[in-house]
Amino acid sequence: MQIGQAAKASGASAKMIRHYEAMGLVAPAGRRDSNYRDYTAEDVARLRFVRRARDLGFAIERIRDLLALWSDRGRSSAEVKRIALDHIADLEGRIAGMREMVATLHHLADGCAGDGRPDCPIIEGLAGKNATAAARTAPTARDNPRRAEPPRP
Amino acid sequence: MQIGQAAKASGASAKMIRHYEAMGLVAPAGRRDSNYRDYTAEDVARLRFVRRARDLGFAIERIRDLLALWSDRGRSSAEVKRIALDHIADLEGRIAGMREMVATLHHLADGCAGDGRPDCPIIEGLAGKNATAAARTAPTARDNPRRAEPPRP
DNA sequence: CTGCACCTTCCCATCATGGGAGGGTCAAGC
DNA sequence: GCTTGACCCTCCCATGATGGGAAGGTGCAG
Repeated sequence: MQIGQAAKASGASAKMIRHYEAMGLVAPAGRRDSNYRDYTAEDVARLRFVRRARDLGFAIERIRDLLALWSDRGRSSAEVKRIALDHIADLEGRIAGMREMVATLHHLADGCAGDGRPDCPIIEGLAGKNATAAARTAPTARDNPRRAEPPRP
Repeated sequence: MQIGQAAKASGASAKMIRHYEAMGLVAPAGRRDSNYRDYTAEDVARLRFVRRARDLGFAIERIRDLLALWSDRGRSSAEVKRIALDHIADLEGRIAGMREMVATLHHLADGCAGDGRPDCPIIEGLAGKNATAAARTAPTARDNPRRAEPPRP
C-alpha cells in the first residue's frame, strides 16, 4: 500500500513515516516503479509500534532500542522492563517538576484579586528581590541538569 | 556590569541573555566603548523576572505579555491572573497526559516478569494488533491537537 | 609583552513535527 | 487522448529554548 494508507493504518503521519525512514528508525520501504513507497502489513505493524511507543512518551532513541528488542527472539524481558521503568521514572520526575510549578502558581494566584486594580502578587512574586514563592521553588528546577519536559510536543 | 555578572545575578545564562535581547524580549543592553554589553540593576531585575517566569514554565511569548503588564502601571490584576490560570490549566493538561502514560506503562510493566525470558507484555502491548492498554490510552493523546509536553526541556 | 579571563558575532545542533514549494504519477471522467 | 484531482516524490525551512563552539577583540595582572 501507499504511504497515505500506511499512515492511516499506523496512526503516524506520512511526513513522520518518511522521517523515521530517513533517520534509520525503520528500514526503507520498498519502492514501486513510480518510485512511490510501498508498505507491507509488517511495515505497518512496525510503524504502529513506533506510534504507540511515541504515544507513551518514549523518545525515538528508546524506541530504536525497543524495536530491536521486539525483533530479538532471545531478548530478556528484563531489558524491556528496565527501559519502561526508566521512562516511568523520567515522566514522574517531569510531572513532579510541573506540579511544583502549578503549586507555586496557585500560591501566587490565590492572593491575586483578579479585578481591575493593578496590585498583583503574581507580578510581585516574579519581580521581587527577596525570596518569594517563585524564587523558593524555582531553584529546585534550576539545580537540575537543565532539562524538564518530555517528548511529544 | 558585564553580561557574565548579570548572568550570575539573574540566574539566566549569558547565552540566553543575548538571545532574549536578539528576540526583543528585553531591550538591548547598553554598550561600553569596548562593545561589551553593560547591565544596570534594573536590567538585571528584568532578567531575573524572565528567569523566574521560565522556571514556572511560562513560554517566552507569555513572558513578553507579563513583562508588559509588569511595567504597565494601569494594568488590571485580572489580566495577570488570567495568564497565570491559563498556564496552570495548560500545565495540568500536560500533567494529565503524562499521568495517563505512566498509568499505561505501569499496567504493562506490572505484567512483565523482568527476568531472562523473552515473554513481555510491554512489547506485546506496543506490537499488539488488537486494542491493548497502549492502544486504548493512546487515542486520548492522539485526539488532542498534537501537542503535549511543556516548555523548558 | 604575555597570559588569561572575559567579551563579541555567527553558525550549528538538539527533538519531533509540520508546512510548503516544485514537480512526477496515476486513475477516472470527458 | 486530454484534463482533473488525488496522490506521491524530494528538499528546504520553522518551531522553542537552550547549549556548543569557532574566530577574533578587550582588558587587566604579572
